[in-house]
Amino acid sequence: MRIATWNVNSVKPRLPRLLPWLDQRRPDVVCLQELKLTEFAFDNLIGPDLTERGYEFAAYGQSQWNGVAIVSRVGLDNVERGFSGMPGFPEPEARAISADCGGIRIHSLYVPNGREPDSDHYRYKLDWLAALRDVVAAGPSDVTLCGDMNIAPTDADVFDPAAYVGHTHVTEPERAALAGFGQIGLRDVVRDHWPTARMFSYWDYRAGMFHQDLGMRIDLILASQPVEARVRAAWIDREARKGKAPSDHAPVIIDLDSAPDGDIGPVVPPPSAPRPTRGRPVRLPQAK
DNA sequence: ATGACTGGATAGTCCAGA
Repeated sequence: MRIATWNVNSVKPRLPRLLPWLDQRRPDVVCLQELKLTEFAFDNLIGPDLTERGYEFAAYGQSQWNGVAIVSRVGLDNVERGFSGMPGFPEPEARAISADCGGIRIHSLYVPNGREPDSDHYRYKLDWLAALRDVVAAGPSDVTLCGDMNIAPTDADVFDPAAYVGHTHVTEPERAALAGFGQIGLRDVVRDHWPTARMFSYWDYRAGMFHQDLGMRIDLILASQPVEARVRAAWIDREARKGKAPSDHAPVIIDLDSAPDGDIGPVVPPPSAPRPTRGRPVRLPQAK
């Protein structure tokens, strides 16, 4: 069984990338984030294309922002939009959906960004993660959290830790919130399989960041031990970030138990330590 | 070339993204 997660940065302009990618990689379960569509619009836009490919799907959407979905051809049961005790900002946002797919409780997650450390939105992010942890701890033993966690687990998951000082995604409280899932038995599957590789899943659209491979690994698949034990491959599909009109995030893919029937792609990332930045330190692109 | 922001809502720019 192949499970994938992809922050598509809006479904509508991404259709010319998403549908060919489904046909190429042939995932059994796909978790999508940043739909930027209502459920109704999602169903109308892409429903027939998914049905034609043998997928069931469930979305939790809203107009303009957020939105998550699960697409599955190995069953889609007990769908839950949001989760028990999920905080809002202040109203609930469409950032979490879960379902039973192929015997695993699968969560598609779009964790709040946090915006600025110590802001209201940052506290919302931490509260949201703490509430999610409680739900997962009380839930089924075969569970997988897939999505845009908006946290780089360690300094090895950003191109240059110095560039992120004072920013969200790398602060100790955020990393502690993420480590909370480790404390209830979940593992970072891709990092476990590539302990020293330079791997990113997000690159800013601006300033040629992708072309210089200056990114962050913030899209994660966290799996409980029974699921982790089944993993045969785990990788970031960097090819999907290339070319015309890409998302700014790449998909993350894991294979359980057996070889997939889809194109496996360039699974092996370069087994290198983080590259030293040549010349002047690279600054993050700044908003105007 | 992997190639130098994008998307949504809106009606001129502004917010959000990370």
